[in-house]
Amino acid sequence: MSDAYYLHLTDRLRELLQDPAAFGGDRLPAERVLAERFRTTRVTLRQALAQLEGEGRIHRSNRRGWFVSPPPLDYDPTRDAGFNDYVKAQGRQPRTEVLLTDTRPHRPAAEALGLPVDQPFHHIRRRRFVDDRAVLSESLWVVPERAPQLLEGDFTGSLWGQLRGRWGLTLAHRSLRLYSETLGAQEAEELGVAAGTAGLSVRRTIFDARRRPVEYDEEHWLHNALCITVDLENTA
Amino acid sequence: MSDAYYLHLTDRLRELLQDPAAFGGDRLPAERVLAERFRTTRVTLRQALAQLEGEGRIHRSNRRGWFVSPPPLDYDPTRDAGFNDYVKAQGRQPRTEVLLTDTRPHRPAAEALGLPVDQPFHHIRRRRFVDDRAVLSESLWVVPERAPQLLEGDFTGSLWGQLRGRWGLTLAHRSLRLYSETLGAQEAEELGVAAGTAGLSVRRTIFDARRRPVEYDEEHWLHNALCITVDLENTA
DNA sequence: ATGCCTATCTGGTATATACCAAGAGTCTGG
DNA sequence: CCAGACTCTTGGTATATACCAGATAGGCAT
Repeated sequence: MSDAYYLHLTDRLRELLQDPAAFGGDRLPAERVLAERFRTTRVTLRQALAQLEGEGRIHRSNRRGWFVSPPPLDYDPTRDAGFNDYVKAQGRQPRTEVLLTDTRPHRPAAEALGLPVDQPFHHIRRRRFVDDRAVLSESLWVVPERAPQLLEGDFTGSLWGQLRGRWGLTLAHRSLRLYSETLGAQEAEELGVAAGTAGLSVRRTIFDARRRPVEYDEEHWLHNALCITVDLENTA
Repeated sequence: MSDAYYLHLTDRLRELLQDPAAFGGDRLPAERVLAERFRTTRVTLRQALAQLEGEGRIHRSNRRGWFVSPPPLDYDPTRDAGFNDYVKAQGRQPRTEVLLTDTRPHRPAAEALGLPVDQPFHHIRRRRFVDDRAVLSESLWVVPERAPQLLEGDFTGSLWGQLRGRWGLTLAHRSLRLYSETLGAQEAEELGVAAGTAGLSVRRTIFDARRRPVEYDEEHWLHNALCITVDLENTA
């Protein structure tokens, strides 16, 4: 079973990764260098790297190289704490880039919220970083009636905070959907990884206290950048 | 970008997979056959297959072959509906195998539940199938004081159902943790896949209404066999 | 200083080939 | 009829090698 050489390789690399100084930084040596050092081919070496990637110990940036991964981010998709807040709370450095805002119909959002397919939405697409690594690409579609001048604001912060603060909305009913996926071309590019990289998709559908549709969003995370945690009281 | 041949291959195979009759069944032709049919090498072909595997369209059974995957199972880890019930509710065929039961201390369970490390637990390990495909390997550790004669029962059904029915427990406080992982040797073998296959780990810690520790469990799913859904009311 | 270009580094994709080990079915001798 | 051995098929692992394309950094020209 574990007599496969690439698994030994995986083990040895895993050990090296324990020691922060082993590679003199966050970056791993080039594949060709590692392959030579371990007296094997790049093909086999890459198998070992892929294994460690699956374990969340290392990650790659498209054609730039391999890097040791920081511990995953704890994330509770049922709470509406802002990204910036919970990233900071874990001693990490958050950053947000707004890629696009517009107002258009969007079929999946309409379907999820039970609205006609030609219903327009305020749409925000953004990319979020932890410690300067892009880990999340997300799109949000907000029902304009709930938040009329939404697009005039600033979106590097918490959208839910604004919905509560500026429009007094309570995000009462939510439905979540988590699914293991492979990143599409666009998300992959935004996150600086190769298309087809493993990701985790989170979709949320939100209604207010009066059961009016408020928002639909899709998040695409690098699959090992986060650990989902949920705390529940008495849902029985 | 998409001028990579293996991506074209992926597309063509994806199309074929739409048509249930394309391969005359749930099983794909052997890699060597497919490679020849598409005039490429097994190496490249396997890249395309791995891609489709990541997308959840096909899966493999260790050294047996590739199979087209059924749609993922919807699963709400916050509800305590039994596995059998919700699998049946989705028109699929559930099955459960009990692999092991014993009573022993278990450090992770003790830590999660806030008990001393030498605290013994009733331990159940089982494997669960959907439509005869093993998709889940799970271990449960129950605090013996909460459910004294637990191990004398039958465990192919819902454990939580028993905890409620036989001991009147309410599972009031739960904490969930979801993490994308690679399956270890034991889980992989139980699920009939190669070690290192992508998986999804679900850990649950449960306390009763009086905040007494009740149970800790670890689930290891084939990563694309399920779609996690959660519905929440008013957690704000 | 600035902007462009180019050489070079990196990972990404691909071919061709070989052998190993577990699964599955078959054949055979009791 | 059945257990056990054998064989064939399948995916799993590995070597060796080549070329492509994006990322990067250094140098040159403006």
